[in-house]
Amino acid sequence: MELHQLRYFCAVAETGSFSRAAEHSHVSQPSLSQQIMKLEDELGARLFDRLGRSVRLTELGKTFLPRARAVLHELEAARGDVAERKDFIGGPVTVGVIPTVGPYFLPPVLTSFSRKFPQVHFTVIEEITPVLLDRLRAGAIDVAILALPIRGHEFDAAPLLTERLFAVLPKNHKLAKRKALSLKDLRAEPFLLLRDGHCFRDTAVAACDRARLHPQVIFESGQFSSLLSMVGAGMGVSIVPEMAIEKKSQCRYAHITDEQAARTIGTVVLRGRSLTRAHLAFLEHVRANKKSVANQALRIQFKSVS
Amino acid sequence: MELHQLRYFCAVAETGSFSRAAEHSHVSQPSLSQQIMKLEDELGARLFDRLGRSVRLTELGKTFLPRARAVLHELEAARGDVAERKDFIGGPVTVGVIPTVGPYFLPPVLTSFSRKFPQVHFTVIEEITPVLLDRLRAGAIDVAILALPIRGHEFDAAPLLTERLFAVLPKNHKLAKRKALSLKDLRAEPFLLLRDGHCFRDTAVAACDRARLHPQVIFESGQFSSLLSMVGAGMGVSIVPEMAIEKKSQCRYAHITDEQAARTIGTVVLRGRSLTRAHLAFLEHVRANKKSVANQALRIQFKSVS
DNA sequence: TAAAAATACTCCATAGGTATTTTAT
DNA sequence: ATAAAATACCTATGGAGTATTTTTA
Repeated sequence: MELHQLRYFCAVAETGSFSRAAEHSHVSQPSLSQQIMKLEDELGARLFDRLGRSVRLTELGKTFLPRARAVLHELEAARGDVAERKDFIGGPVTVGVIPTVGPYFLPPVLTSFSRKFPQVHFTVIEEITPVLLDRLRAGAIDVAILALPIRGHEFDAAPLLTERLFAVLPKNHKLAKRKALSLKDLRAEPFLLLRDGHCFRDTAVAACDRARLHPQVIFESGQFSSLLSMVGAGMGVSIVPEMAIEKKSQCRYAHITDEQAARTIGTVVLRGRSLTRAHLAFLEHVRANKKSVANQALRIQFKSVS
Repeated sequence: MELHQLRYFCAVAETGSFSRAAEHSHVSQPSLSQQIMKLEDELGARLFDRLGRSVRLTELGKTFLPRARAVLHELEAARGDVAERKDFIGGPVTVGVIPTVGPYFLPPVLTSFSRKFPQVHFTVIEEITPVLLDRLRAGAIDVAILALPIRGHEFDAAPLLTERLFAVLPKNHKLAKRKALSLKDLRAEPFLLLRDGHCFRDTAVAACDRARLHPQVIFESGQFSSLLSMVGAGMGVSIVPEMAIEKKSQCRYAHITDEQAARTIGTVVLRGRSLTRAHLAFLEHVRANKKSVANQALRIQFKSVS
């Protein structure tokens, strides 16, 4: 049983004639006749009574007609559904983000995107980098935003923005007035850093290594805001990326002038994975709005140090 | 878009692999791959992400899967429906019958048939022969039961039973004791006959013609029972077929011995018109039960004349 | 290297076409 | 005589096969 046979059958039922049905279906009458006969053979029963010049549905044909139409209708529904969704920006988008980016970067981007495309429904998963990469591989996450570079050539990574690192000092610290300093200047200080596993921990430690600095870590946390509070309370100093700066804290921030004292944030998707219009629109939106996010961070920084 | 493409698509979605889907569908992997690609081309979008060794549905593929299944499901439903109805004895049967047969022949046949096949629903149409033939042509009647022969080679007619004609006489008539007589014996009698249009009117008149008898018709009706009542009241004589004999009437019946003083009842269907199992079962049943109907009429006759 | 999908080609089954016959009006 | 469906025969599209390459884990 083939779709064109069902179409021919419906055409004959509707026109009451093989010839007219053939014309209507843009095939020759013998071709159509053959296909109808083939259909009848397969079903093991006649669908039409050939009464000389006129053709009429048999009792069985009458019951088959709505069923054939149902098949063709479902087919059109399927085709139409695809055509519609293909150009539709909406549906689920799952974004994975590392904890040291999520709360700073995502809120403004998501809100402005959702205003533009309210049909898109986000799920945000905040995990450390290796977990995010696993989720990407499994298809549980569509797009990840994390610190580059990453290892794994099955991914497509694109840098989004590079931000400088800042030293965080209590406001009454002797270096608190400095707008910039070298990591070496912090040699004597007790350090507050992120917990192991968070990629910014590695970033900070790597920067210290390069400066031949082996920080004495007296406090660890999973989030920057805790570090800032502790620094504000005078427990020691810390290193944070630009976007983690909070103007309201009791802290002072100084740009770290060391080479490579920076981190790059980028988007990562699984290579070969097809992206919906919503995914693409989101990636584009993130790219277009990275400046404003960065500027927002800068503005905060300028206010806090001035 | 073709059905086998939808089947292949579902197979890949279910097995998560082109190779396994091909094996499962009993085609080669390249063939299946090509058909999936063709389907994707037609839809204008990818349905699967080919991620190296594994294959996964795209977001669009996820929405297309239930739609494809719906099409295939409808198809199976259509196929199953036909297979079921093909062997099912039931549904509508429309029987056409002439008024001079209907009330005598049909009741016992229909009741016994309905006991055997309660799923069959009858519609009985009682009309004169030319109307019945038109209705057969139009497909409004499936099977007709009427007096043969008929004109019109687009029909298939089959004789069912031939019945003798009987003279109907008032019980105090001088010929009332006769078990048989010739039409010539009725030369002097006033006649009561069916109205024009009823085929038995023609049968009776034709028999009279052959006997060189030109009856004086003083009463006409559309049904035999009226004629019998009038004859019983002594208005005159009549001619009826065997099955119209009523034992309870005030009449006496005499077998008419003239040559060809008989009528043949038969079934008629439109040639080429396909018949359902119910139609065929009904025709068979009518054929099998004609004897009992005829005997029933005979028994009545013997009681009334003895 | 092994396993899976894609590519390249070959083949043939069959849908579809043309010409004609059959059938019924 | 005409109109419609069936039949006969031919053509060619495209589905399916085999062999091979590419890709990735």
